[in-house]
Amino acid sequence: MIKIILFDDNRNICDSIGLLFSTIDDMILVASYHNVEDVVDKVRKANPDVILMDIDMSGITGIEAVRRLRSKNISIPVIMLTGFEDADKVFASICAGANGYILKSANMNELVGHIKDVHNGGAPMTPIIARKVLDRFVKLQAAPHPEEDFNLSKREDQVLQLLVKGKSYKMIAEELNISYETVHSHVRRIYQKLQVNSVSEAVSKTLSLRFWGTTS
Amino acid sequence: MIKIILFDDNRNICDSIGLLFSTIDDMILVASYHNVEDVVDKVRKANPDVILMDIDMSGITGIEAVRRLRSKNISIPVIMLTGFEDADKVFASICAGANGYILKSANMNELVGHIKDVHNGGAPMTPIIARKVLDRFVKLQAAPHPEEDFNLSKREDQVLQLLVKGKSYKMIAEELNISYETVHSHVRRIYQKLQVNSVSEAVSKTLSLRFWGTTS
DNA sequence: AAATAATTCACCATAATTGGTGATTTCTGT
DNA sequence: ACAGAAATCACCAATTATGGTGAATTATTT
Repeated sequence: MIKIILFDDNRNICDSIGLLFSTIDDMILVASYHNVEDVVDKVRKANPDVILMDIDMSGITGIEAVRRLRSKNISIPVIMLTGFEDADKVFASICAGANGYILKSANMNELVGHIKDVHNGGAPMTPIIARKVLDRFVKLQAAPHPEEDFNLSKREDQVLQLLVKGKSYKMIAEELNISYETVHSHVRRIYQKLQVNSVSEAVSKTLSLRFWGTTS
Repeated sequence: MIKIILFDDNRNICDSIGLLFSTIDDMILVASYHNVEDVVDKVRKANPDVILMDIDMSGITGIEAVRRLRSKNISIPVIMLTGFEDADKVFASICAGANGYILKSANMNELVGHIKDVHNGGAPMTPIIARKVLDRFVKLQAAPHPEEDFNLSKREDQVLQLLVKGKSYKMIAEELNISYETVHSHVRRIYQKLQVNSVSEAVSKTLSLRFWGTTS
């Protein structure tokens, strides 16, 4: 038997969800609230297996509620009910520690499946939401080479990549089969182009760019 | 009518998927291949609406195939067929630009739904895969300090953060109001704990960890 | 063919980092 | 109160990095 608690300030939603669970054998709605005042206490008292949470309530939002639960080390899975697919709110929920993201408009049969999913450690979400998450994920991962951004030559880029790996001038010289002084030359020009004056700055700038697409 | 092309080196899978589409009215399997040689040409010729791609084939992998398609600006949605839920391969696929991620073991009815999903711009994935993506997503946003991972003390972490910013020992000493030699001491212990022996390595390790959640 | 950029190398001097050893004081948990 | 960790500082020696200047050779582009 999966115990469920619901937070949603829309009475209609609450009613229809209540109705739903009355027809499901292995799930039970143990409590439902129209706001998230004292959410931590309420959840502790009800001790549910899954929490359904409206993403956007008047007063304290569902996002903030999740944050509060997680900050108290309450790791009960939370499914966010999104009124429409608001990407920013979903991302905020993800960072707050919510588990699943579904549309209120989703039909109720799906909701039952989603509850089983989070109960099994999954993160159910609609494909459109997933697409948005992936788009942002890819943006974060995309690793632009500084070559393009700073007009580094091929060789300069090679040297920079080795500096990033923590190699010394001497090691780079060996690896590229050029003299120490040539490495020195390349590094000088790299520093000029990157507007830095130490390896650490160069590495930092390179990796920051690679990771976040910006150096600021 | 949704035109579908399949790449999978497992003959059984190919057969069962072929069988599936013969029973679906509005979908048609226009071609299927057991490898991804000349994937770009094959896709251009078949001009499908959706591509089904085994994530891990002998020779050129499905991941590489997606990369090649995307590099030629072919943006036809791709659903990756994952043998088991290998997180790293899924992440690689995401970065390569694939759209959906489903288990080969998923029953075929689901596959039909997933094809409709990607065809509508969504990114269908199993809840478990979604969970893993979200976990990594949160890690990216949360930028963990290496303090926890390497047992750095408070002061050591401060020093490391300044090294990451490209500061010299002297600058760090000024900023923290301690002597140059103290900075030197901290750096020594940091190197020992991070198992490195230069700033660039330390910076690299720190930023890699911050971003990927791993240093390998 | 000429101009420009890229790659290569060298010498010099100064500054910064790295590693070793040792030691004192302050903080923290028991 | 005591043990152990954290933070502080110092001296020494060797290595490495940085910045300046200059220059030759090879590619690339116009």
